[in-house]
Amino acid sequence: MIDIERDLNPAQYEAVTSIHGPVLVIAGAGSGKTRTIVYRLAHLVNLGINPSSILLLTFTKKAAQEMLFRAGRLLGREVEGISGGTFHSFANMVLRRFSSYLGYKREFSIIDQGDSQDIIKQIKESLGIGKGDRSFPKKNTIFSLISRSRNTELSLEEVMMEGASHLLMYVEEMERIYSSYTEFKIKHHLMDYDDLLFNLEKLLLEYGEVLEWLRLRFTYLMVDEYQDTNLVQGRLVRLIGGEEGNVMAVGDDAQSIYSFRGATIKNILEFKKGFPSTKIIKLEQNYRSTQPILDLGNEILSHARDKYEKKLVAIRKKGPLPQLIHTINDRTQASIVVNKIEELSRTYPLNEIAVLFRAGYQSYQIEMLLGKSSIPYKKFGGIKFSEAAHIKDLLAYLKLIHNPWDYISWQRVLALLPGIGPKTIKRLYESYISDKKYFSSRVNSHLELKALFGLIFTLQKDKHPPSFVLERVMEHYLPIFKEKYHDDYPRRIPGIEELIQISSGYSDVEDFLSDITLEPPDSALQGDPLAQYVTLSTIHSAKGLEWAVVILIDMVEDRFPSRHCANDPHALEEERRLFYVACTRAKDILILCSPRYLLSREGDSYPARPSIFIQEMSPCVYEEMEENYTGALVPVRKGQKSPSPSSKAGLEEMVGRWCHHRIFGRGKIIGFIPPNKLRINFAGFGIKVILKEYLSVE
DNA sequence: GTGTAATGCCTTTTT
DNA sequence: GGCATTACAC
Repeated sequence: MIDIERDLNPAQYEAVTSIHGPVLVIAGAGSGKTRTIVYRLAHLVNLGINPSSILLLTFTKKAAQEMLFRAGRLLGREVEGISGGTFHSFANMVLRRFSSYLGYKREFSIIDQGDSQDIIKQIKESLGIGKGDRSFPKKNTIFSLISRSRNTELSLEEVMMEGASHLLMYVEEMERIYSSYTEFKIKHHLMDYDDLLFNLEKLLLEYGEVLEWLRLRFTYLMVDEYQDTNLVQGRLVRLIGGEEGNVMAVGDDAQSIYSFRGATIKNILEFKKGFPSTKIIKLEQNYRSTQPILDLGNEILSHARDKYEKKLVAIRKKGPLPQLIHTINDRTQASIVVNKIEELSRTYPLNEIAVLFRAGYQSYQIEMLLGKSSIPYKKFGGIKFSEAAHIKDLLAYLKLIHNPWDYISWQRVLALLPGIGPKTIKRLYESYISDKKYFSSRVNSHLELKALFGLIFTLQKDKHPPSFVLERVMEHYLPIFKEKYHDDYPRRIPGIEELIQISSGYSDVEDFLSDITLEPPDSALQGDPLAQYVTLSTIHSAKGLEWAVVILIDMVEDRFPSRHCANDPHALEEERRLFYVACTRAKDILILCSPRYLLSREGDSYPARPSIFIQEMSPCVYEEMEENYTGALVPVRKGQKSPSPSSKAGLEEMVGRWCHHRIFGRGKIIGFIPPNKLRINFAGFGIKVILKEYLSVE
């Protein structure tokens, strides 16, 4: 049986046992937040509280499942009946049930960001807005402004004034696109991610009986990652929980990294306003990282503009200093990282090693090298499995079968057929939902159309499990697929197999479609849980996780902090918190890499400055190393300014001298190719053109 | 109306 | 290497 008093520290114990009334837990990084939630779940069940009256809202479905699993392990039996998931999946569940109250079909489709952008593109075209104007914002800029406006609950104009003032001259057009977008979704029974939340709120405000039903059903509400909730999510918690409700919110204001999605720490700071009798509990003991790693984390926060009063204290006092490694460029960074992984994998299992980065593309070079060296890895973040074009194609068939008003899916599916373009699709759709005259004549005279609709109508007649539907759809899609992706299609087949695999776990197309858009599976194939692999992840996707070894790459200006927030102080603060989140994922070893040069796509290299976060950091909290031209790591003496990357004068004078290259060995410099390459004659390899940074001149 | 090739532009994070 | 736009052929 569990002994919460023995297993928990006093603050955690208090959080676990305060089960009546509202509680706000401020949980610093590594302070046993998950542990606290898990114990609280187990504690509630142990007290005899009906599990089905507990609702656990987390940031991802995976997080919820993990917590429920651990609570079960603690109790020594499976906990059944606890509802857990994301705000969005919860909203979806309620809205399916009461969709008709808001005028939606029960079969409404959930659209992802790509779908939303497609809709916006079409609206732009059909309204003739921005035609021929190259400076008119692109579909994804328009979408992100609209979504930002909804999430922050500011007008489009206000959002644009803050973050896109150069586009202000288009406010009026943007507003027209916005309202057409809203109409379009309603007309075709579509909801985007934001609609799920706002429609749930609307439902609860307009239909007291639904709210009452929810309140009676869920008498214990727990919300994780509260710093990353937005305004409407905050109001939903208040609505469902009620002023005096048994609500526990857990969060850390220092780890708020989703303000681009409208998340606001106001929800934490003003929690007491919504719940006046709140008890506030702070968890400040860090169990995860060693003191040197935590010192670096605290150092990061000390430069934050809004100072956080908390200073985490480590339980584990001893450990190596974090390392800062200056590599020659981002390509050599990749090989140094892979070497480090090989070296460390002798001490740590691969599952305890992670490489983190700001944006998905930054890991490409490392992925290639890992592939070559056959070290298994999984990548998290970046483009998602369900965003791949061929997966979207397949899902569009299912959506169209399930929700025949889903015009976006009509377009996707019909455009795959030869001789069918946007105009025909529009006429077909309009005729289909009204008189069906043009529809039947056109379909009957077009072989492929006839086959397609034969299939769709057959599958619509009865309810089939998604795997069956997918199988039938594949028969139709396979030749199109091979044609569309000609030489590249074998690479995409594993994705289809995975989709079929996932679908086999569902008996209902509706659930399958909702889940796959709300909780896209990780791009890596989900294998056995015991598999050993290195984790490559965006920092955002690494939230809440931990590894013994964390390697953070590309700590250079324009990459981290992202150049996108160069002149926005709030965005810069968020990047700083992101850096904090990244570093506090490490338990034992933290390595920061900062290349001195970056290679552009064309292959030329340009100098990069170390990230502002590195520059402002006190040198006491890390040990500094650099890669020399032979590829070895040597310590940088403190106080000594590292050589400026712009000192590339005198390349011409090197002609005639000898130099050394890591792979090709010794060679004679026989020419200079401006601005930064040399032509070298290597013994045994012949003449090569090499970037200057790869060479050490004798 | 549809399909294709050529051009110039930008490239974050996620439910 | 993708995406939007344009021009041009069928």
